[in-house]
Amino acid sequence: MSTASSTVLEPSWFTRPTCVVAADLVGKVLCRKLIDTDGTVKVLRMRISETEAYIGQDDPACHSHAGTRTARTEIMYEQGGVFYVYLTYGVHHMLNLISGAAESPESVLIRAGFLTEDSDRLVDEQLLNSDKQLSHPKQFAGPGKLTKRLQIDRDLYGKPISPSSEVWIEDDGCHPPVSLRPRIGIDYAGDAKDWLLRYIWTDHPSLSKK
DNA sequence: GGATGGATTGGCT
DNA sequence: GCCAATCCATCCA
Repeated sequence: MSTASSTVLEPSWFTRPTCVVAADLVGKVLCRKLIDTDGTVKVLRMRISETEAYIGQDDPACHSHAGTRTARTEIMYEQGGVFYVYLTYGVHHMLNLISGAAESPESVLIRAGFLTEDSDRLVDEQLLNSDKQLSHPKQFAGPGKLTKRLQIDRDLYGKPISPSSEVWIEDDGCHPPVSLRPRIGIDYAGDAKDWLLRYIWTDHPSLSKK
């Protein structure tokens, strides 16, 4: 495990091409600042093990396909470095990071991760106890489970990827092996369902199902 | 104003 | 493997 310094990724890091951002995010640390009921400040750190790229107007699976521009998708047209969160199936919040240039409506979906050892020390006893009831207490294999654990919802929509938003990304020098897979849950998207735009930490146990 | 269905998950057959 | 849960963005009238 890396020990030295972690650096906070600046919003400009996310303005690079979406597929590069999606691949580079595997192994990075998604940080979430939370205030406990007793007023204690905690930071959960979840290392990202799986992402998906949604690459804009020519991607049938992307919300901004064909240049669709609505109240919900408006944020995708921003320059990379802000959050796009939406509710799916009326149940689960999906966490996306807007990537690429302005007017290039692309994003990266965070699909899976696992809490770092650092988080174990910081998590309060109540949360630890609830985690222990899970079969894999530190692994969050699926985008809905991940946002639930990090208490992320649409309040984050449009905010910058920065500690000021209480959600940010750190790089501590971890470079895991990355493999490509087709994306999940987009069978409606024709040929695009087979595009290799899902990036996984090769053979990691915390990956989402399929 | 009404209908439709989804970048998912967990529970039951 | 099947299906309900449960909201709301989006589309159509």
